[in-house]
Amino acid sequence: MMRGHLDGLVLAVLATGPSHGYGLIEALRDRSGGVFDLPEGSVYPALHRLERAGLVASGWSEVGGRRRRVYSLTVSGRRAAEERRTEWRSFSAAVERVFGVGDRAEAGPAAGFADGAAV
Amino acid sequence: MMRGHLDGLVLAVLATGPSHGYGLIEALRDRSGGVFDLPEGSVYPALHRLERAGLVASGWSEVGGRRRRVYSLTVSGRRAAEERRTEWRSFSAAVERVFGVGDRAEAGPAAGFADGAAV
DNA sequence: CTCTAAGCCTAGCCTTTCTAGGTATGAGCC
DNA sequence: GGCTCATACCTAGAAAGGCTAGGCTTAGAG
Repeated sequence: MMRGHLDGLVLAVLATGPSHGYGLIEALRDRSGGVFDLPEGSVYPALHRLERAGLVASGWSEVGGRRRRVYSLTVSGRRAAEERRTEWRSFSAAVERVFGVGDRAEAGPAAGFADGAAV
Repeated sequence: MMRGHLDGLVLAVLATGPSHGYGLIEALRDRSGGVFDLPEGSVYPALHRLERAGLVASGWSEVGGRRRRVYSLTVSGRRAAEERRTEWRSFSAAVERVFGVGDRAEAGPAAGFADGAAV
């Protein structure tokens, strides 16, 4: 599950240049080192959502007899891409802090109820 | 929105010791530096979900005339906490790579259609 | 002719999260 | 006594996002 980060990632890819849906899937797979291998059923609706929100604009093109719908960031889309990246850094740092506390707790009390808890 | 990372974060907190729901909310707020301020309606269902899944176990305790439901990791919960952390690192690194590409693209082609795209 | 890759699409399901309500106790204040 | 606040639990239902699973077309290879 991409868990709500899909939009930000799509915007990030489009911030490096226009792309079509199928190419976007490949770009995400490549840039993520193979971690993100998204089904079309995730990406296409996301693009439509972003277009409805005015963050991307699309146009048709034809390459090698095949039609493509090419997406590009709008001005607010470019701004949104920046925002999403900032939000990600903040979110990521926060998660890291929470996980980080556990790094030192490996030698803590073993699983089970301490305290006044009774099972 | 916590976007699917809630379970991992809850498990991470419980990996440092047993806690009750209300205390968990405070722990997440504190450890995240105030970034995570979760409503009870998110945390309580999450705990119940984790208990149904066998990752945490609960017991009642009474402190200062108030009853508390104290949650603690089970053995598989402890394993799951580790897994979630590993998954997070991988996910986080992948997102970072995708966002990272854009770092250098700020001077790229301005927003708009390059290529053969027509609006 | 068949199969694969490139390309697009959507309906409906499932899961997670949040909103918005409810209940109860203890403590401090007037 | 009555008020409010912090502590502490709970759930129903809405909203949103992503995925499954289908469907469509053209080009090219075998």
